[in-house]
Amino acid sequence: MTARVTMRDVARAVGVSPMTVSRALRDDETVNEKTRHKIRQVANDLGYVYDTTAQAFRTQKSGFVAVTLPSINNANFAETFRGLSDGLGASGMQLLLGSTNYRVEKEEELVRQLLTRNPEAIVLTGGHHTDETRALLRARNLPVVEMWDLPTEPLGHVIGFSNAEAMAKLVTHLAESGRRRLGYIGASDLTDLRGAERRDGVIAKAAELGLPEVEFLDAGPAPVSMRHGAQAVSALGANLRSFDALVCVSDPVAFGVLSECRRMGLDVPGDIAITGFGNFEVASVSDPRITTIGVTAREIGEQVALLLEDVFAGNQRDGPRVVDVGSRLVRGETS
Amino acid sequence: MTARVTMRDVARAVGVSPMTVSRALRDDETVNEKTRHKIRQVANDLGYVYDTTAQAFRTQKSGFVAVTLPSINNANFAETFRGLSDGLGASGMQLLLGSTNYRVEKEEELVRQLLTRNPEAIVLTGGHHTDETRALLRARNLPVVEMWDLPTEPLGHVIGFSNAEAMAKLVTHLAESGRRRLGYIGASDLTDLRGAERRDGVIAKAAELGLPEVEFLDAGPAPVSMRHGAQAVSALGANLRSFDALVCVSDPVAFGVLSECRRMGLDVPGDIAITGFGNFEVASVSDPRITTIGVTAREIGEQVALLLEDVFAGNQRDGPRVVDVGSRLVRGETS
DNA sequence: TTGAAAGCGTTACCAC
DNA sequence: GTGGTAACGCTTTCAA
Repeated sequence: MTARVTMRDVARAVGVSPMTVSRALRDDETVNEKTRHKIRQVANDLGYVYDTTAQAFRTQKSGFVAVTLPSINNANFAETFRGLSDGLGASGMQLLLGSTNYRVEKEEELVRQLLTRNPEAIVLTGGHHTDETRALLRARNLPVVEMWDLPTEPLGHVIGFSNAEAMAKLVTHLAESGRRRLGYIGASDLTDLRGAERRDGVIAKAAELGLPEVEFLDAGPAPVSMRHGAQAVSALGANLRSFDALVCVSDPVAFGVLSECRRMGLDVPGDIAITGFGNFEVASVSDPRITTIGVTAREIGEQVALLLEDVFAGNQRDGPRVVDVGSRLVRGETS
Repeated sequence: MTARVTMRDVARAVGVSPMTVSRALRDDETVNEKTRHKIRQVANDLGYVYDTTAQAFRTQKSGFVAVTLPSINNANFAETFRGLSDGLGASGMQLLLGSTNYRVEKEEELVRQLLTRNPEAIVLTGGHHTDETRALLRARNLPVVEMWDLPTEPLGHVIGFSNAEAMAKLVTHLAESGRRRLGYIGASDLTDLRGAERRDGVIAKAAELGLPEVEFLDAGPAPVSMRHGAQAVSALGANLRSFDALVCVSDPVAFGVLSECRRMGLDVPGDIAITGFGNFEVASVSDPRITTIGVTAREIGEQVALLLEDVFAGNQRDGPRVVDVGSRLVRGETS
């Protein structure tokens, strides 16, 4: 167990000061080129490894960007993370990831934990947070980005879209195709706030269009996925026939609903229409293809990355930026 | 731009030394209970946030565990990550995640980057690495865990299973059900080494059982998913009829294959059998359910977490541990 | 039960 | 071009 090789050791070996080593390793032009070369070589020979922890400590810059996702096991969020990760790669920032399991209390705990690492910015999924979380973030002078939502009271920058508006597009489309008896299938409790926004959007638009009241079909606590959609349908049994359209909180749920409907002998979309959300791969590959809302998951991540680069470069002085990336109806064969 | 609140500030406010604050916040029993309480409260009031960077610097322990995944957008790897994350939560370790996009060169770059953060252990997915990666890891005296494979030359601990053996189970099952003309659908190039292992496993077992030579159907470069499976099938056209079973590298690919076969009017499993890998949710929800290989994705992560806890606690002195978590045939309705 | 001193490895700042 | 000094916030160690 040999002691760690530090700049001091390199400096001694070369016969310069640690300061010069520090400069040389950062390719500081003011250091004599030959010295620089020598230092690099000796550092290599000695097996010197740069200590990022010490740097982060000294400069008070961690090189981290903290990110919270509701779930890592969700193709949309994973794509956003990839877009963010790839986009931020150039600036040398590293992502510190945590998942909230769709709970604002978990988010608070997570934010607290992430903040101890001194991130240089924090990216939150969604616009709903506990008061404590908001206070924690305000206390720091930290760039904050909320994504995947258009919060009414943003904490900082926003790159998202309106879930209610997206659902309105679906409901309008269904109504125009003659559907009237809508059911909404989503997570049961109020933990999935984004899901609740979608539900409320459906209810509001249906009311506006004069459709009968939308029935809420409980698929269990968040996160809900394929199997929960299937279970919700099989729990309905013969009551299924009282609907002519099922609006689902996400594509995986819609796929479960679709499979179960077919197992039960229903014709989709003849007997019943089904819609999803998110334009997951399964929506476009399944037979029939699922009507859904296209969101630019990867682009959201990329845009956040671009925004953060501006922030880090000091090019974002004119207050928080709010970007609505929008969403679009993707017509499939289930409606 | 207020300055950061440190232990010093808390100490001053309470009227004790920073040392006592440090102890109190770590719930050191030797600190008077009342003092401890007071300190916690004042810390809260002042909005004090513990500085892990400083701790990491002082103690020379980063509190990080580095993890590489081929892709974050893969339900299996995401589950493994969750298992690892949840399992490691108690020990206070934070995961530092990076994805390799199924390329060993990218893995090397990633490992290099992750190592600058002084992780206390590193977890790699798969058993294939560049020589440089191996050298980098050997040079450090760092616990290494390889998962999702049983490498022939492990770098350290292993928690995985044999991909070839798993495929052998599938091929045996297909042969026993009277299938003979097998096609294998997977990623084209050699970058997805785990996929290549699966293919070789299929070919070997088929040969052993005296089946005709297995044909390789190229689904494009890794990562391949639903749409690639569908495309591979539609590219086959009428040649599809020359197979009576299609073995796919993963469930998403199998689902794409299944959908496209049905679009083309084939009866599954009447005309053709389809198998996947990984027991993804889509396999058990789709209609018909897809025959697949069940792997304990989440459990792999949990086991890695348990192993690492042992390592950190010093209870893992007797050489590297190698665990074969195995895999099992999950019969669906596509075979 | 509490505190003082020292130091982890790096870099900002100034001096030469 | 180069170097000395001090400091980032915490914890180990020893002393009281």
